[in-house]
Amino acid sequence: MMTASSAPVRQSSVRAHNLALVLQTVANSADPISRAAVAAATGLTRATVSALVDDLIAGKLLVEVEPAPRSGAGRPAAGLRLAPDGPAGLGLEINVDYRAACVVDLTGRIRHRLVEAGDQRPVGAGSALAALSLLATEARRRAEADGLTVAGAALAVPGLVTGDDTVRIAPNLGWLDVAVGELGGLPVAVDNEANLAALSELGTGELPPSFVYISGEIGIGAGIVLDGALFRGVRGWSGEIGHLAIDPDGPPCRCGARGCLEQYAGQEAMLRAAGAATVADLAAADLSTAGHALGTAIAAVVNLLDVGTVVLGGIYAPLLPRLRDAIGAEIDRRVLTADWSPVQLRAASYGPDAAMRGAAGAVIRGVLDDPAGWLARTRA
Amino acid sequence: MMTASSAPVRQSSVRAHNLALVLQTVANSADPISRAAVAAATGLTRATVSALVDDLIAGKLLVEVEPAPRSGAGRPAAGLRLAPDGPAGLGLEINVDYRAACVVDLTGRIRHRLVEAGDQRPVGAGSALAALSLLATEARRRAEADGLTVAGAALAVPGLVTGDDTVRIAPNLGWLDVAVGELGGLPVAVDNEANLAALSELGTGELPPSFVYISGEIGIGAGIVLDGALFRGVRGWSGEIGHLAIDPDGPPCRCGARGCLEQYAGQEAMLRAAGAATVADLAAADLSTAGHALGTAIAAVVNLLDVGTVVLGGIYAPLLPRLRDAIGAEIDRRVLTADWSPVQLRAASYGPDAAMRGAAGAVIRGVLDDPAGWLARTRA
DNA sequence: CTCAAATAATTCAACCAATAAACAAATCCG
DNA sequence: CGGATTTGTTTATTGGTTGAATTATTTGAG
Repeated sequence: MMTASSAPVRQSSVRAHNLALVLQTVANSADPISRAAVAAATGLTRATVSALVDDLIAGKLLVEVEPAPRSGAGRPAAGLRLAPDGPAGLGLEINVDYRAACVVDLTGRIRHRLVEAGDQRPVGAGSALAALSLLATEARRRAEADGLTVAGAALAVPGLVTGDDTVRIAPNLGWLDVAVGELGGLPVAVDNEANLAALSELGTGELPPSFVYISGEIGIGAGIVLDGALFRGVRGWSGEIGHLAIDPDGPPCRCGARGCLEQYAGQEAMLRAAGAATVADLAAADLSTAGHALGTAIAAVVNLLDVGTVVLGGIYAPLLPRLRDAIGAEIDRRVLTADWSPVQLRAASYGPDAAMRGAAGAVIRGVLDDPAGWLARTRA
Repeated sequence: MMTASSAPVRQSSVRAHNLALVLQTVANSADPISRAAVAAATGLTRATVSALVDDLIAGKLLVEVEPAPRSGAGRPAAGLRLAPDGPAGLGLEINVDYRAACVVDLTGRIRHRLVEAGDQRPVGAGSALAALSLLATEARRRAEADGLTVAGAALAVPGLVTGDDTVRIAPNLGWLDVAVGELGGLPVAVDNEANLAALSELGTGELPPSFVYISGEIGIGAGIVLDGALFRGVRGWSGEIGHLAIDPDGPPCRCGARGCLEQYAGQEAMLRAAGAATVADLAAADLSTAGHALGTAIAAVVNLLDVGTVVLGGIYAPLLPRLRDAIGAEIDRRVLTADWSPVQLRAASYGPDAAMRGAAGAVIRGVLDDPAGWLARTRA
């Protein structure tokens, strides 16, 4: 009921917290940063920072680089940066028409990227996962050939996930209650693609700490980021906006209800309405119906969560210029607070790689959030 | 961007955290609890718990009570309970037709309660607040006569609040940009009534850590509790569900849009639809239109946030038996995950006092969450 | 009635991590 | 070249938890 997260704090937790603090201060700095600057930024002592940095360097999380071009008097600073050859994250994705794997290092750079196109639906969950496991193994092999250590793996799926490793239902893949287990010899954290894509957007550093990412694909999902952390809901099923009711008398939806958002702004509905064959054709179509529906849904999200920024991803990203007016009109009409602080609409920065990149990012974020755990692992 | 809340942790923070941990462990225990049991529950050492408890007793946050009826051998335990005569919270409320104040002690008991009925709209913000300040002073006087120390005050208003002390807009009071400042000689934290009512429900201890409280009054608002903490949104304007779109072609709303929830399930709409004069008359009316609208909105909330419990307060609480079927039908239709884990609908435990009680509760929760801060204040 | 067993709470030395202040290193500038 | 300046390290101190030993208070068995 109360908030003091019922775990005791021992001294070692202090160190764990401060290790994370130092590491993240370095991570958030655009340029290499000195120990002294970290101390100033965090409020810790230079002595403490030095001690912490020693640990982080020994654990291959930070590296010292050439002193930055100097100015003024004084001993030159040694620059600190995230280690490009330390732990890395393995990001995996299975979607309707491809499977993919990538390796992202601590600095956020994609080091390897493997994609296999092909319809995953007829294959079945077992074979699809077996093939993905091979892909994961290959990605891992390449990463280790580079001197990277794969710290973990995460998998993005278009569906509902429970308990971190079971796909409860993925309608568009035809999956039901699929336990993922290990892939490429690593335990895998499974999550919804919209959630992970939201994380990858967060990783750009160009967004406020709270926003909602809307993923437009065959289905429509939302990834909710509050205060810099993904909000998953009680069972991990937050962000299911595809079946928000837009019009109680609207067209029937395969979910059994009527007038769901997907019936107006889902990929298939948009193609049908525009008489278009491919997503590319939509760029020239009239999307006002979809836009108004999407705007109504976004207004609901903003009214409920009071987020100031909405990121549109998936097929919406390239179509945003044509959707913006209709969405904006609904927001202005339906969001009471829009007068005081307008809602920002943005297109996603990453294209189809967003979810996979977010999956890898989730792994490295785990290391960045708990470096002490990583250091303990490496020592063992 | 990252999560390690950019403050360094010094050793004293460890103590502050553990003080809160011990205090809350005692608070969450139904019966008096021994130091040894606290140690077992928290994972701290008995020695540490003893030292922390000494501080908490010295600061009038805990008291030792008679050993509980024993069983078995061994030295009898000294029971610990929250102090009934330590800090107390002053809860204030201004609503359309009354103003009120109450004093709640650490244990959650209402010690004093003052209500003045009367339409607050013609009075204007200034006079209403001045009158409330007198009420607050009187409540505080009575509390201190009991030996209580008023730790702070919070005010519930039916409107949007910014920056903890300014009412941006309260449509039903006719307030616009009202800065509250001090009342009864205390700085006041202002918050939305639905938020505070939600907190009071959380305080019952009978709810899961995540739920949504829906307040049905003239307007409709929601208080969102996630993981035991109120979720306020970026600017504190979360939970504005009164203007969720139910039907794009529905009746026009005073907000400028059409088919808002308030036009179906707001107090005035329900009275009009039922041809009733008072809220009491609704108990016998057909509320299916309101119920379906409410159910549609609740389905949206659940799809978005994945909360498993919805608490209905305000005028909805007594009407829940008549609303339940319609709400449930919409939830079943529109919430994909309802098959796996059904959404619980509950009536609120507290009646009209909920918001005021929650305001007082917010104050004592502040003490419970940061006992170290309170101890520092008392020593000064 | 006395003594062993059991449980509660306190005392005390050890330890861990951060701090503050002094010190060493490396550069700039007059 | 020498003082000023900034970075980074060393060392003694301090705050806070731990673990073991100690004291306190009861039940129950002989």
